[in-house]
Amino acid sequence: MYAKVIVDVWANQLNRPFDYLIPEEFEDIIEVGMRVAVPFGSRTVQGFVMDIVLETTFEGKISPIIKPMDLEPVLTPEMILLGQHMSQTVFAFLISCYQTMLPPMLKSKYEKYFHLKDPEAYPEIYQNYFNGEDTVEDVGQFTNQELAKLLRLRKEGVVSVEHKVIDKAKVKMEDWLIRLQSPMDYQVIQAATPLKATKQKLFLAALEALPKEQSEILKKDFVDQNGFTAADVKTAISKGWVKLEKRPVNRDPYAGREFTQTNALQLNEAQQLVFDEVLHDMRQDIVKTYLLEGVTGSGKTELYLQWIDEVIQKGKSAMMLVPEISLTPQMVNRFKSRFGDRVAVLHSGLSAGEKFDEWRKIKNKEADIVVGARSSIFAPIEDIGIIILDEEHESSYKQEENPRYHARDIAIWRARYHHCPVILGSATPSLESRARAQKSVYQLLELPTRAKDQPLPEVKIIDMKQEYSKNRGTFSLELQEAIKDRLDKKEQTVLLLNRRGYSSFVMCRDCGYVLECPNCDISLTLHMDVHQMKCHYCGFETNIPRRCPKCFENQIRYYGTGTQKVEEELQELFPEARIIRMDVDTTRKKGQHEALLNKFGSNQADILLGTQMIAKGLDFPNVTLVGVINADTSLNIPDFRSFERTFQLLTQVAGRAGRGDLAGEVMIQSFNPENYAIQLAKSHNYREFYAREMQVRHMGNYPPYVFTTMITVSSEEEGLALREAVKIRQYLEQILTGQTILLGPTPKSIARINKRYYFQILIKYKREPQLTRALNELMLQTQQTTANKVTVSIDVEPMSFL
DNA sequence: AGCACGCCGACT
DNA sequence: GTCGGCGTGCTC
Repeated sequence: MYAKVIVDVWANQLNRPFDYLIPEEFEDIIEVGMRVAVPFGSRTVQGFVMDIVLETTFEGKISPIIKPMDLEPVLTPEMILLGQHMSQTVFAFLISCYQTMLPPMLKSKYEKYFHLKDPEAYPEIYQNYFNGEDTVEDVGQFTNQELAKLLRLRKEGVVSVEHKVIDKAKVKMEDWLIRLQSPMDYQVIQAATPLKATKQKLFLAALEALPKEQSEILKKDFVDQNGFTAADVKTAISKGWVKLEKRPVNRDPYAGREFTQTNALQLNEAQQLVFDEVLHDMRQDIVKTYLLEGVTGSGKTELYLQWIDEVIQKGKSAMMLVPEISLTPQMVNRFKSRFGDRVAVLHSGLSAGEKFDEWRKIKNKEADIVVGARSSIFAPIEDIGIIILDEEHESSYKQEENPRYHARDIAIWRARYHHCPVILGSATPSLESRARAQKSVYQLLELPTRAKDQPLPEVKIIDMKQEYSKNRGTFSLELQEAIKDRLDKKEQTVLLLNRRGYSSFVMCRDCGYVLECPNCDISLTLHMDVHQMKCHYCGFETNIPRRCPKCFENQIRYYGTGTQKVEEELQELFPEARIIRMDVDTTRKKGQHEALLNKFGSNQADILLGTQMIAKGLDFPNVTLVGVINADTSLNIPDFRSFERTFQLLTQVAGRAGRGDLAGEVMIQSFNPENYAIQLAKSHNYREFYAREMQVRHMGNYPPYVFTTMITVSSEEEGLALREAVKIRQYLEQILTGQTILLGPTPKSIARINKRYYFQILIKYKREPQLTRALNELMLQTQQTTANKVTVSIDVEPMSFL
């Protein structure tokens, strides 16, 4: 028998199965979907079994599989199919698709080691280099000289270099103490133990004191509670009082947390209508993709919960995706308190071990509800009854690196496989999805009012052009007054500023010199807290210059505003205010995000100042004022989606106000107060925004009126990248139809990042049946001709043209 | 001669 | 992607 194996090597020529012999002893063990260790060239690598066949057409030498790496398949037949589909649609290697579907712990590490073939013939080398062993694993311990000697010996065939696959997947084990005697016995033994053996007597007493029905206890707990040491336990084991047992345990990120059971809330009329519509379809076995358009606070989450409940009642499983930044403890709480332990939560904040265990929990059917960010769309649940994407418009559903998949597409594929509905929910749907609903590709569901009939918050736009004549600070007088008012009333304020750091750039007022990153074509951002200039693209850091590096004058000034600077200004204006700043810099460490939100939620702070990570999902009833410090930052990004993003961001952040019994107020500061994205966010008018923006898209030939694909060519050599890009354009011109628009190659808006030059070609098309084939061909060719100097990457439906 | 370096093809 | 083989050219 032979196995068709996809090997763990990222190269175009290897993007197909290789045949391996299944050794007889593994014939009834190795299954489709398992990981195996296989020889590949002179190395050993991990691979995935795609198929098992009786015959092979390969005429060369067939190597046997070294060993299986799993006891059960890690990929289901569904996943194997999905990987093939994904690979073809997003132009990514099969291996990268499969690896993306699995927790990172299942990706093996590789190690090299030296092996001495005949130690007896070379006693001196055996002793000096191999420390009396057949192999040495830590190659790093040798000096260059020693290494050279070993490599010479390899040429002579005395020493060989071997490769090893190391499986990182480790099931965590816990030590349990098993009681071997009865309490009465322990009493007897204790009496017979010499007086001076105090620790032993205490140990026996503790054993005796265990409740009668408890025959085992976690070693850690027993030791902690009684103040024993590892030596005490050892003695007890050697005396035969207890025995030690290792047991597998799930690393539970939410261990020890109490979730009070909650029940379904009463739905209002609009919710009920929407709820019933989907339910009705489910009962009729009609499967659709729904677009749930519901204003902020309209109770979408409650609907999700009730649909999920409906589905699991029928013995099926459910999946709900949320954007990474809105996977707040609040959201987790709602799910865990409604459904308890059957919920598995997956997000980037988990450790590798926790991710692996949540994944296993799903695989072992201990959990049948999955809540998670983008990649949890690949969770190994079977018999899915519903898939929900909350905040459907969020760009974080698209992976920005290979494989560049969109979770929405994967959701729809999986839903078709499982014959179940998909719910796309948002207060501000993406134009793509909304247009599809218009064309009845998706079924539109609407929730036009807030759940408890609270009014949507009053939104005021503050014209910063007018403000500038009386006040040049970051905060308009009106916003200052409003903040003051909330501080007096002990109500809370949320402030949004879409730029982290202190200042956006540093310039010499004398000669105009702007401090830029040496690796990228972008100015450095000042970070006052660490007193460094940082590049937000490659991570470069340098000291803050005192004098201009060019003209040496003492005229260095800071321009633009980031969250750090605003925090300082705010504190100056309101010395008594307790401020929390939330951006990537303050939430980088594990748990910080949650800690800050908890602090704000429990009223230990008056003002929450942050970047767009605070715009979503937060539900704090005491927040009555939301301020947007500068609505123009996202508006002025030269991308066709900048108005859409601005409208979404403003609507989302406005939705944070007035969620409790108190009315909310929103203030948007802008230098473009008449802009329709801002005006329509003010009036909460998604419908009108959709109509206006669609016109603009139509005029400019932008999505959703056209499909787009972006090709990016990069190299350390600028000329090489450009030449290759031009060749690609010429190639595409020959193949694609006349209606298709080809733009570029043009340098990317940040032409150089991390010492590499980037050029892009944009393809806009309505119908282009040859495109997939042409792009697959392109990937093959570019890889062969230019080896590794030029990188070509294809992004289907990019989130931005920048 | 000895080896560092770059290029190329193969990998079941 | 990574390794080994091979050719070129440089150094001790």
